Amino acid sequence: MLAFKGAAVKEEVCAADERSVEVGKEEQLKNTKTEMDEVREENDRLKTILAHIIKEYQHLQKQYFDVVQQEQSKRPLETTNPSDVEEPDELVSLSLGTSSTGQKKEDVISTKKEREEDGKGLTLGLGCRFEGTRKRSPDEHESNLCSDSSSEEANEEEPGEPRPPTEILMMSLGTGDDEVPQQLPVKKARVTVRARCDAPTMIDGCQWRKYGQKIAKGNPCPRAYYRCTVAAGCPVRKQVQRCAEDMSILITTYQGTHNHPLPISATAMASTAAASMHMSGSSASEQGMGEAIGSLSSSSAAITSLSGLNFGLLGSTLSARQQSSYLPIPSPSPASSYSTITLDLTAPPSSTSQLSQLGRFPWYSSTRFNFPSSESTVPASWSNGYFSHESRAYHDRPSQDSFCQSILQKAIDTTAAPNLNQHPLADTIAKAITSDPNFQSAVAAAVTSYVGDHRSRNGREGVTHGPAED
DNA sequence: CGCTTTTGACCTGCGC
DNA sequence: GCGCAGGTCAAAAGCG
Repeated sequence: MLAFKGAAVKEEVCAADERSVEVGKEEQLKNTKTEMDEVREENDRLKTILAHIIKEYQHLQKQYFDVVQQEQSKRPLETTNPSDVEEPDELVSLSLGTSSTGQKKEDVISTKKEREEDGKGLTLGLGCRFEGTRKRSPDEHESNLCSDSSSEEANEEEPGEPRPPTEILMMSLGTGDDEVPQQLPVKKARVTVRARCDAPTMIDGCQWRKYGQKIAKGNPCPRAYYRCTVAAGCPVRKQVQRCAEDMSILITTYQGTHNHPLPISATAMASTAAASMHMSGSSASEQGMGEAIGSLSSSSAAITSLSGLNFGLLGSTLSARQQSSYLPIPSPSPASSYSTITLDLTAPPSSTSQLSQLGRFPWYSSTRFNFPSSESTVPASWSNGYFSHESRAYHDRPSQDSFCQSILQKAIDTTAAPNLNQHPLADTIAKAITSDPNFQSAVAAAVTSYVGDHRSRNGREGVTHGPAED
C-alpha cells in the first residue's frame, strides 16, 4: 500500500512538473512574441525614418539637378562643342571625398551619369553585374580587343553599357608595345600615390625590378625606378620616393600600361578604383578617361569606402597650400607630355565627405559588412568568370588574394543590400581599407593600367589632364 | 648560376 | 649652345 501511495505521489509530482514546464514555455512564448512585437515596431519606426530620409534626399537631389541644369543652360557651348572641351588649364577633377568648389561642367557631366544610373534602378552591383553582363563570345571578345579605337569608342558611347572589370583590364592588353608609337604624341598617364608605408615599396601584386636610383632635387631621399617584370616587355614603370616632409609617406608614381593581366589583387581593385572614380564624379567623363570610367557604370559601386580618398588631378582640386603640401617634390617631368592623377591615401577620409558621397549615391550601402576574414571566398560568379585564370596565375599570393577577396565580398554584400544606414561603420571600414598599403598600391597599379589604356585608345582626341601641359 | 640591386655614365628635354 | 635635372642604361656587385 505504502508503495502504491508513493507511486501515486510521484505521478502527481511529475504531472505538476509537466504543468510547470508548460507554463514556463507559454511564458517564454509570450515573452518572445512581445519581443517580436517590439522589434516590429522598431522596424516600422526605422522604415518611417528611412522613408523620410529618402524623401529628403530626393528633394535635395532634385534641387541639385535644377541648379546643375541652370548652370548647364548658361554655358551651352562648353558641353556641345567638343573642341571646347579642353579647358585652358585642362584640369580635371577626380576627387574622391573631396568636394570641389564651384560648379564646373565636369560636375554637370558626372551628374548626368548619376542620373542615368539612378534611372536604372541602381541595382547593378559586383555580383549581379558579372553574371548579368552581356556575355560575349570569345570571338566577340577577341574582336573587341583587336578592334580599332573607333569601334571601341562606339561601344563606350553606349550609355550604361557595362564592362566587367577584367574586360576593362583586358582592353589594356590590346595596347601593347606595338601601339607605343601611337601613344607618343599623346600625353602619358601617370598615377601618383601618396601613402603611409614603412616598407621600401608598396606591394601591389606586380613584380618590379629596380633599374635605377636618383637623388632628385629638393628631396634628400633617393628616387628609385622600377620596371614591371610580370611579363616580358611590360612598359609599366614606377618611381618610388619618400616624402621629404614626412618620411613615413611613400610617393609612388606609376606610368604606362600593363601588357599582361594584372594580379587578382590589382585586377579587383581596378574595378573598385574605376568605379570609385566614376562615382567621384569622373569629371572627365566625356573626354578622357572618364569616358571609359563611365562605361564601367556602377559595376562595383559598393566600394564607396574609397570615397574617403583624395583622388584628384593635380592642381584641379587641390588648393595652393595642398599642392605644395601634397607635392613636396617636383612633379616628374612637369613640362613633359604627362598627365598625372594623384591618389592621396595619407589623409584620413573626412566624415563630411563620406556623408556627401553617401548622399550622392543612393545605392550606397554599408549595412552588410560581412567581412569573411580568412575564409573569404570569391563568389562563384567570379571563379567561373573573368577572374579565374588570374586566380590560378597568382595563387602564390594568398594574403593579398584573401585581402582582396574580402573587399570584393564586401562589395557584393553591400551592393546586394542597398541601404542608407550605418555611416559610421562605413567610415571605419573605409579607413581600414584605405590604410592598407596593399590596397593603396593595388589601386594605383590598377588605375594606372586603366588610365593608360584609355589614353592609348583615345589617342589624339583624348583629353589631357593635369598640370603637365605642352 | 641566375636574378636582382647598385651605381656611375649617358641620354634627353627644357630653360636661360 | 650650355647647364641642369630627370630618366635610363648597363656593367659590376650582391644574394639565394
